[in-house]
Amino acid sequence: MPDHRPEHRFASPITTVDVVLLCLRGDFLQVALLRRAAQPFAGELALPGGYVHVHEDFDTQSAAKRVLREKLHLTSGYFLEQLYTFSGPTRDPRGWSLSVAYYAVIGEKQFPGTATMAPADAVGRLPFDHNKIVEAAVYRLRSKATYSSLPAFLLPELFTLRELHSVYQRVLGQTLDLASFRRKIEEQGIAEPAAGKIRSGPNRPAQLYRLSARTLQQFNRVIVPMDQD
Amino acid sequence: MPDHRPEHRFASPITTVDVVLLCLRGDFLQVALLRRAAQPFAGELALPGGYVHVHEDFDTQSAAKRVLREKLHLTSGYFLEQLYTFSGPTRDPRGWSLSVAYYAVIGEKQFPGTATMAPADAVGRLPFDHNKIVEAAVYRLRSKATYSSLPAFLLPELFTLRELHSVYQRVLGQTLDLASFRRKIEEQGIAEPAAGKIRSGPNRPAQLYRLSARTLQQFNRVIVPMDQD
DNA sequence: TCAATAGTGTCTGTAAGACAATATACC
DNA sequence: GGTATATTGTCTTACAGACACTATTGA
Repeated sequence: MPDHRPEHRFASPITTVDVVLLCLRGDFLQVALLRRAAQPFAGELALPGGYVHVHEDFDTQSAAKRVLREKLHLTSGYFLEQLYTFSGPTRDPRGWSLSVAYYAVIGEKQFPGTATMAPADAVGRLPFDHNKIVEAAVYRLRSKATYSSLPAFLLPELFTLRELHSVYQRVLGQTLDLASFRRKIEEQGIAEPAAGKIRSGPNRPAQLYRLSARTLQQFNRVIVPMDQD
Repeated sequence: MPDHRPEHRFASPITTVDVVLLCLRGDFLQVALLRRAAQPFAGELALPGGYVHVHEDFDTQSAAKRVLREKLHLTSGYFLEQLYTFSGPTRDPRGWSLSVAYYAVIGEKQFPGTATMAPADAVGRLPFDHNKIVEAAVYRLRSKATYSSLPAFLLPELFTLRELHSVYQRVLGQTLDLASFRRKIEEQGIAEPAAGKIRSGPNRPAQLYRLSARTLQQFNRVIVPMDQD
């Protein structure tokens, strides 16, 4: 395809997006991988990704959402945020390339069945620089766990305080005092009781909670708004 | 330039880098702007930036450093970090474009004389989405000020604790207890006394400090290492 | 000795961790 | 009542802010 833009004297790099979709199963963070259909690295497991379609995508975030929709049949119910842009002449055998990496966080139940689930901390050797991208995503999620309610997106919309507590502990890999945790969640208004709803078991039922409107808003207050439609 | 890559079926966007160079003058954060030489928006003040040169740049970070070197004659002594990647069909009149934005932090004394200095919080109307980029950079710097020693890069290599304290206050726009500040800096080993060095004045001289090796390392421990050469 | 800034010590309130105590369900 | 988990209360400790105090220089 010839280039008709007069000022555009420099070759553009290959431009793609890659998505690190994370969920929590048992004690371990898991990443979604797909077997590549096309060259290069056809047949190998890699992060879901694809070219930015300039005639179709509104921006790279839309491209990431399109990848999740087309390749994993995921249309909603996830948290999505830009992670980092990786670039250079060697990361892709096709030549100088640039990938805008996104990471998404989702509940285990909503994890797409079409994807291979691999433990994020032992994901095996991946093509391109996908190992670096996964590492960056896990690092980001763990960092945000220490000061935000991001880990709540690893749960369904309604959850008990114990579940939330457990998620934080597993993501951070350390124990947290349950009483302090409760105080923090309630005093800071991070989550709020979902009226009257109770989950039953063989023992005392627990109050169900959902993220407060204020908290949800914080995740839209990021520099570039994150849609969650 | 025809495209010889067989798998490359999709038009690549225009790919550029933009740099938000920040320093502190008086009580206000300042941004470096340059008058654009080329179309579009020739003659207007805008962020320093340019095309990614795939035959020359090792990655977008190198491209950002090249921009600082070629356009602002800055070769070292700054902190540089990737900020966010902005993209879309409307941000550049030439068409669908993608800009990997970086921000750099530097001492007032090292601010390049060739650049126009504009107050970051009232920078005027800039072309492209450069207002959004500046806003994101300032937001990032302020955020990092609350939990890291990034604001120290707004000072020269050696500084007094009072200067550091003052920088934090100006960046955060709030007062901080000086005694607590000292405790924190010393107990957490953020900065350390530079042996025997004293800056004199008309009163008791102050101990000079520099960032500790540990702190400097933290800024290299970012996902993609930040060189400071 | 004074002025001016540098640096330290002490008190206090807040919040988190440890952990005991109580509550509420099903059997 | 027994068992299991949910939730609350209390004690203690760590730390940040407030603020008073001491230190060190030049004039």
